[in-house]
Amino acid sequence: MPRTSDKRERLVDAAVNLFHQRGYGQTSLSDIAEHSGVPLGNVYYYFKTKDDLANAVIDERIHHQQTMFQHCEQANNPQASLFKFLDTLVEYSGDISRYGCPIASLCQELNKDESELANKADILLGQAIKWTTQQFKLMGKSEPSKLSQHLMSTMHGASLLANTFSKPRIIKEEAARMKEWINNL
Amino acid sequence: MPRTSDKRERLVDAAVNLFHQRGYGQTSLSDIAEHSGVPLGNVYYYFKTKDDLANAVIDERIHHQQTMFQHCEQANNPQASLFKFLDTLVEYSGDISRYGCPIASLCQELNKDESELANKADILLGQAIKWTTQQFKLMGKSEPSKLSQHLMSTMHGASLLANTFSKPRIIKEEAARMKEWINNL
DNA sequence: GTCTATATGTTGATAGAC
DNA sequence: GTCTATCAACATATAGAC
Repeated sequence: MPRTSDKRERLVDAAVNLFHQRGYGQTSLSDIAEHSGVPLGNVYYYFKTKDDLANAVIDERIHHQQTMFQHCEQANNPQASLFKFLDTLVEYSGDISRYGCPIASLCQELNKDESELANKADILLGQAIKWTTQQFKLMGKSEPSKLSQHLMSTMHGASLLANTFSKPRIIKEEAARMKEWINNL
Repeated sequence: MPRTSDKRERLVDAAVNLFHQRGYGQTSLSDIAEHSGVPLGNVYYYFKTKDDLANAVIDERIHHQQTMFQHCEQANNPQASLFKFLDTLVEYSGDISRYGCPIASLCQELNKDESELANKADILLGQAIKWTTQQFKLMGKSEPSKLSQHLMSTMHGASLLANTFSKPRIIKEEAARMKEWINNL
């Protein structure tokens, strides 16, 4: 009996991907069990409910996003950090146009329920708003939260359009537009 | 036996609302039957499958949106028409912040399936892109489709943020920003 | 800790009386 | 055209042997 098993990790990994590709409601626990190579009955040893697993999925996304922002902060200045963030979105534009933005998917779907899971998903988007606000603030701009709101609105809408029409190009173009907008602030 | 029954209409009405509030996947046919006062077994006389009903729902949304755009066109000029469109979004900002944009909800959720229903939902968003593009074109702007893309991106992203944080204000603010952007084109 | 078998409920969809 | 009764499949979740 191994003291540590990688089953929990494999379950979360599979759930992260399947929730993104099919949505939370349309992904069954047997789907997740199958994709992670864990028998269905054993899932409940690691997660008492499906919501519990979703919670772990969101935690993983929060951690992943935090790492991404830390990577962006390696740039020379806050404006370059914002540009690096936009470059990252463009980098993922293929996945986003195929399956939609994983964060938006969770926020949109879970906010239809009245579950506590919705609030948890909202933290994800809140984290991104907070980070971009901070970059505008460091740039010395006034009303940084309004600027962040506009940036995130535009890029999230671009993700929706890119997904709907299967055109990653839309994310590229709107990211370029946002860079120019930031330059002219 | 009435030659015409309003049951079909009541079913579509209930489905339009429930799909918006709970999503397509999380709305059961018995929910719809209950809310429209039609026995479950009778639903299948009007719609052979759930997808059939969804098709009728999207048709209804297409028609509703077309009427809305025709209303916007009563303005004096294409720029005023665009402003009227933005005013309409602000008017619905309460509903949108509660349940999300009904069009985005459908596009996002149905594009997770590989169903033909996804293409049908995409027509909805395409209709809006097409109309706004036409307004920019009538204004004599170059690259009108790019302008439409940016306008729709921003407002759809604003809807997501407004829904996530339950802040209709976000739709108001981004609509105002877009008006100013259009003024300075 | 792991897995098989199964309980329990809900879904989309059908059969058939009226 | 309308409605009751019900099926078959699938969902989440549990029991209990190993």
